[in-house]
Amino acid sequence: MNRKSTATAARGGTVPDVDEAARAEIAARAWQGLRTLVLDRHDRRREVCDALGMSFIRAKALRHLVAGELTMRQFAERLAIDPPYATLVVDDLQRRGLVLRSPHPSDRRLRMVSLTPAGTRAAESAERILNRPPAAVADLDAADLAALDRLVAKLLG
Amino acid sequence: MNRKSTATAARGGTVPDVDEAARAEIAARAWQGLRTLVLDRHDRRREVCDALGMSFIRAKALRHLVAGELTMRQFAERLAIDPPYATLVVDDLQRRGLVLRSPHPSDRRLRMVSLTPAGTRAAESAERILNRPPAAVADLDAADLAALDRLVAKLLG
DNA sequence: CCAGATGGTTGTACAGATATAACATTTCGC
DNA sequence: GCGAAATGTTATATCTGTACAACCATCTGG
Repeated sequence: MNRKSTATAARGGTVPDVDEAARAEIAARAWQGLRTLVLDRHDRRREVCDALGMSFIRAKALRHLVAGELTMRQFAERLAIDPPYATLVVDDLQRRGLVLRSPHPSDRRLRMVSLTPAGTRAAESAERILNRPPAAVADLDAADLAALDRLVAKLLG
Repeated sequence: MNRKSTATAARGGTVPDVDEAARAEIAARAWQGLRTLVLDRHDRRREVCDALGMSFIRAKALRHLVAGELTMRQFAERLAIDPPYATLVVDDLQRRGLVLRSPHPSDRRLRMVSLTPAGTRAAESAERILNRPPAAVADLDAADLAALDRLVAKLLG
């Protein structure tokens, strides 16, 4: 099924395939649990939309601009939307006074999108809601919390 | 900010607030990492939609029916959609031959929605895609995997 | 039996998202 | 300079999802 098990089988390994299967099962269960945790138990998207009074993709847009200004094209790619829709989203955010378009100093084809102070505040508000750990995580004891932190860091590479 | 820190402060605890703040910071970082992992790095919704040729809510509908048949109302509640839209979704899935409506034996107001064999296969296909652990998880060594499994179980209560 | 509650459907309206083609402007390689 | 490519916008169409009002059938409690 995967590299490791075939290699083991190929050299007539002493470790039976059962272990590999058990590992896969644990991995599947853990992953499924992580999905349940993030997507079912503690999905805060609705809360963010209500708090900011905008669709989730607009909130996501603001959050992606916190790191710095982007060209329209980069903006569209980051949000996995196509350029025409990016124009609509930025139009809307601009009407709300949350972002502004400015010309690129050297390439006059490009338009840089950046956050206004109000946009920055809105983005931070969204981050605060999304990143607030659920009680289950916050209430872990110090050892478990450290273990989780280490594992997450490892998983993110 | 939370029960523990106030209690500590109240009895003039020897443990300084800094520890509580550090804990909160670790929890926030871990939670943020979990969100990144599930939502940004390994979001398989698109893949499921492409594989099944339907919108994600329809795939979600099929998955919720695997456990057994539901009334239209239960179905709508499980998917967090309103009854009229539930009708549209079931209509569509029925046209595709993936679900069927049958009368309730005793209450003739109710209509039970259940999976057809084809619907069951589609639902299982979706589960397989969604629950396939990403390489980062599958490649953890046995100890880390066990630790993750234990933590996830704990977090899910 | 009758009034009210429940379950499901139909219809309508609208916001959100996605895809495509067409267009003007600007840049860049030749 | 000129044609090709890149960038952003406009327009159009379609699909998806959300919300609300109205309706019919059925059940429940009196």
